[in-house]
Amino acid sequence: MKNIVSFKEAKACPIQFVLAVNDTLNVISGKWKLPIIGSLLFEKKRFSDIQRTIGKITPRMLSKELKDLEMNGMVKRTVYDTTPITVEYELTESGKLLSDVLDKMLEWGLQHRIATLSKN
Amino acid sequence: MKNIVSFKEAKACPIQFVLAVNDTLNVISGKWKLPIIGSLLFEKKRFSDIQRTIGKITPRMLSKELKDLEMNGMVKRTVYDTTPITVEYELTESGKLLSDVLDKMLEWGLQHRIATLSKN
DNA sequence: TATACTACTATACTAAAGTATATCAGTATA
DNA sequence: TATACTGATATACTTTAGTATAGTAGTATA
Repeated sequence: MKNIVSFKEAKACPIQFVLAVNDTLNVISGKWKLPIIGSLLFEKKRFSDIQRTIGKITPRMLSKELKDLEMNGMVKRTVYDTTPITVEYELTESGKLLSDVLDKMLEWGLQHRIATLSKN
Repeated sequence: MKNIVSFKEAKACPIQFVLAVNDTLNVISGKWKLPIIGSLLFEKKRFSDIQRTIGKITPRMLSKELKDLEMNGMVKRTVYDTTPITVEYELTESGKLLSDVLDKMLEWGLQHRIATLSKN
């Protein structure tokens, strides 16, 4: 069982800090998590919609990654009793909040590219 | 060659957004990158110091990951002509700025844990 | 009757990531 | 002469991640 740590505590202890940041990293790591989250950021989608927007992902991986994301509280899965059956995937509130993190990552990534380019 | 994209452009196009965020993610992904960066956040260290503070990392992995981080402009490597030779590793300016991203990840991770715990 | 749609699952494989263990060169100390 | 220190590298292995390809159930349409 994980113990709950405050921001202050995590910042003060390098080991706690790395562990806590790693929890977030694990939610978005792997080849397909980010494309899936990205495709759900602006609208909920069905299985085949996500597959179409991402393109080269296999149904096996999409299914597996969606399960992971659901288990981690990032994605909500809703089954509709239509014929044929339809299933909708959407980001949870917490999942939507991840965009703040992604924006920061984007911002840093862009400045980092400029910083490293100027060194060559 | 990667094309340079502004924050606005990346935010406007989901594909560019995912690609740019992924650049950042690649810099910190893998089992050991975060522990290494964490151990260098507050002070420069030598190879064996990093190995000691992380504990169970093998020299093969530490060597490989430090090379990756150096290539990505995250870490600066300085060799001192002592006997025996000493080598110091420190974060670059850009590497230090990553702590802003890590703080955001920490913040989100903590709120996410609370959000998902309350759902059970 | 054959085909297509939905959202997947099964099996077998390849590729990437990480581990374990031993070893290197050069110098200094016991 | 043997041992230890520095910062690694070499080889072989296991484990995890991802791919390829085919197939499932239930219903609807041509």
